[in-house]
Amino acid sequence: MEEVPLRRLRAEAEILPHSFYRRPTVEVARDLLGKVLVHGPAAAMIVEAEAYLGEDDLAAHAARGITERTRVIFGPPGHAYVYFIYGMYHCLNLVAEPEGRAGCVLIRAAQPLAGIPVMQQRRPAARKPEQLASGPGRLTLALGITRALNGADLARGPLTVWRWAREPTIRIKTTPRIGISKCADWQLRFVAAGNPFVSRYRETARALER
DNA sequence: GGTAGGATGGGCT
DNA sequence: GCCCATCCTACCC
Repeated sequence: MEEVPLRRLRAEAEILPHSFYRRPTVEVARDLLGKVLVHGPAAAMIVEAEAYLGEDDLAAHAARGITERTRVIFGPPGHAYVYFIYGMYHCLNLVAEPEGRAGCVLIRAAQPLAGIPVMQQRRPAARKPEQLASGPGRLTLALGITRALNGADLARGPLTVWRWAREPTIRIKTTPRIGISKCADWQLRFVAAGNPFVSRYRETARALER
């Protein structure tokens, strides 16, 4: 896989402003495909994301209202919501919607662009580059994202999201969200069609054939 | 190619 | 005490 030097990436990109996120969650989720997550030496292009809505979306943490954990989701857009799950992993969400309204986007998979050797060190179980960040837990491991970043401003860093001038054209496929039981038929998962860096690649490809 | 089971701890009732 | 927006290994075709 070809590594894109971070220096070149920076010269050809700009950080997404808060206004990008201050929109309906589904719009933000779809538009995040192709954007680049950058944390330290590691950069990866988002290829899979899921929308989690407000009180009607029983699969969303925000459905229970404002608690110590969920308060970030109700806060200003363009911030990170990171939570700890299954006693072992972290999941990264980007907060959308105007302040006071719940909505966030779970980043489920990304295609590594820079800092690939670092990601390989952090993800020894990955057999192929395609598996380095092909799942929400894998992605946070590869990028070194933990709860320390919960509430962080995505326009200030250290975790930022970039619009790359060389962003490829992406055909978006829509499917149900993964790993939930409530609202299981809601079509809120968005994937870059045919991209091998998505989670459950074969399963996704099969499901989309029909 | 496929899947069953276990690891592990925080949030919430 | 139960659930959970997961992942990996072992094991079986």
